Amino acid sequence: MKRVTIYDISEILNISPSTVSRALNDSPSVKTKTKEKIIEVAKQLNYFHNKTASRLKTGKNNTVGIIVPYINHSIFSAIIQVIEEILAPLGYIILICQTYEKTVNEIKHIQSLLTNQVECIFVSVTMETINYDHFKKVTSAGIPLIFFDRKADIENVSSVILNDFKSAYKATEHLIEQGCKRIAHFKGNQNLEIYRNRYDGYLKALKDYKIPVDPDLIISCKSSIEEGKRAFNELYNANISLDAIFSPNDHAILGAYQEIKNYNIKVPEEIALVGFSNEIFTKYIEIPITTVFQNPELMGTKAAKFFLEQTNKETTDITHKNEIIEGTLLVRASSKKR
Amino acid sequence: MKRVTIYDISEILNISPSTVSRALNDSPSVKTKTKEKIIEVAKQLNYFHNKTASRLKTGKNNTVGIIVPYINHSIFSAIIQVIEEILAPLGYIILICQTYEKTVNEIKHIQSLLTNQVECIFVSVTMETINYDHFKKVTSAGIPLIFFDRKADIENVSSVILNDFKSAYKATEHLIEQGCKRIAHFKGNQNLEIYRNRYDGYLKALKDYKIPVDPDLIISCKSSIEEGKRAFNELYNANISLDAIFSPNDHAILGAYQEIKNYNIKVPEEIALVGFSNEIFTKYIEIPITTVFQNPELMGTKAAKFFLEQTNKETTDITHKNEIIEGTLLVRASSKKR
DNA sequence: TTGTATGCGTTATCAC
DNA sequence: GTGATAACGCATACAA
Repeated sequence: MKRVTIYDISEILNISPSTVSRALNDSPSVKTKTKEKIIEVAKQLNYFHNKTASRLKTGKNNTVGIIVPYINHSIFSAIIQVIEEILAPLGYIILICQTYEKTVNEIKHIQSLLTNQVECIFVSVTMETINYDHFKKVTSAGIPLIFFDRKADIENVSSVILNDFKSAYKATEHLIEQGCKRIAHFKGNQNLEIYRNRYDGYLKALKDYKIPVDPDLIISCKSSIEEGKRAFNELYNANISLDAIFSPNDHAILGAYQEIKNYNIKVPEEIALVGFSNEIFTKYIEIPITTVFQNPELMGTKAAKFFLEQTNKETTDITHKNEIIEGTLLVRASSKKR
Repeated sequence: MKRVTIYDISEILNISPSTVSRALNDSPSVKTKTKEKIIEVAKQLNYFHNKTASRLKTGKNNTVGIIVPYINHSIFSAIIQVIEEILAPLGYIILICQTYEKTVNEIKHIQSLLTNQVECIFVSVTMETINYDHFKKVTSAGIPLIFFDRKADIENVSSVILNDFKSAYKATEHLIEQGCKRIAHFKGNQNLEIYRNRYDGYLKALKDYKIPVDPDLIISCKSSIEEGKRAFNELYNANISLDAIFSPNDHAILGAYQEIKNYNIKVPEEIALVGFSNEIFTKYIEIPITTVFQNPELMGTKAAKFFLEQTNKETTDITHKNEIIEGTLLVRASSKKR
């Protein structure tokens, strides 16, 4: 099937292609009468604007990319939604990419977004990523790079992240205030700044409240239900006494909860639980799980604003912004001892 | 910042742009030596391929669009993932669009995908949609339109949907086998074929088992937690006796469950519950909820295959396929009376 | 194996 | 108000 172009319209009406183009772009310098005729014929021919050609000509692409680990994790889908709500009305197309926490996918997506000439790339980096060369390619091409939630430590980028340290501190402090003294931590991948900060927040709270740090209570654990099960079982089988777990993600704490239930251990009386991210299931589980709300709406809004500020600026020297927003501890049954 | 083009490379090396183009496309008709030189310079200049230009020239866009109500609903995120896994390795870019169940968004996205010259559009239609003109635009432009899970009843399209009737029948039958006789139904929006079919499956099972249909037990209810709460409360406040609820979606049954718990009614002893879609929370809730698994992986695979078959075919006359796949009832505690 | 010429569909810059 | 022309960056038919 042959594509309908402005030439087809111009031939039918004996009007030049430029006028057709102007009319379809609703240019004020075209007579209303001719405009109407043109639009009428366009409709009849089932014409639609070829953005590819227009992009090539204008150099304006009106496309941005968003790269996240998983689109169905509550924080990411919420952030995508907000960015969409802000940019779509301005005519932007949003390319959503998933890495599934694999650096190879991240590299591929960056490459693909660059060849697609996007105007901005929003990224929440993979847990795996330690080399940042692919990100540097973006900035050195002069394309704004904006990190959200998880950032890479490189120059010339903007970022919106959570105060993970303080949020983790508050979570741990809360457990301490409930009377917990043997608080285990599911230590996340330390490649990731967020997990380093959450770990540090945990340590600092213990220190401030003069609770000794016991290495036995700190166990490496990835963000998945299975890993949470494994981690808890390791503690359990090693006969390590504990009265609370602070996990830097909700999936692992859910896994732990499943096992705790299997062993008929009481939550929160015997073991109190705190997670991180406010995944939907934390609210609807038998014993709702205390968790940290990361305010994804605010994060997404700020990220989108950063892009708009940069792109609307006439000057070439871009100012990069780094914003840290505060998390909110949602205290639920899993940690309320009193 | 000026864009680097193949002309920049060609000037530096005193080689024609066509050779540069060929080299970058790894054409076998370029000497390895020149190829290496070209790639080297391209890297130095931080050149990246301009897909916009290439698309315009070749007419090959390598882009498909997927339109879903919500990206974070389990069935949709799973389907997106599969389609991605199949098409990305073949070089396709996937434009993911969310309608949030609004027809206006659906229309906008279709329009946008058409102007973006996508090669195929995969759609799961909105609950609201009753007019199909925007879909007809797609087919009349000669672009393959493939429905999954929820389809619109128009010509020249392919589709992969669930056997909703049979799945609902099995769900209801299961409740009957558990001894339930007063089975309520949260009747979904009847615009949508899936909800009509699930309703019909419910009715047919009652009929086959000679259980009278009581209109009092059938209550209209949208797919949300709040709506589920409202629906249950209406039944409860009207003093309508019931021993089971079959909801054609998981969100409403979760809402109902919350209220049931508030009233201290026992699940499944006093009221048995069955939902639909296998949302993640149905598994991890206090009393895991029986639900229908829709096999999204299979759905996505079939949909992607349909597209590939159509697009690889030389002939212009396209054969449209309509496939119905079977659901699986996942029996869990919420309905096991014996 | 490489170079020349042309066009994809649009829009911007002139000119009229 | 409208028309002619060139150009965006690339790929390809054809020539050499």
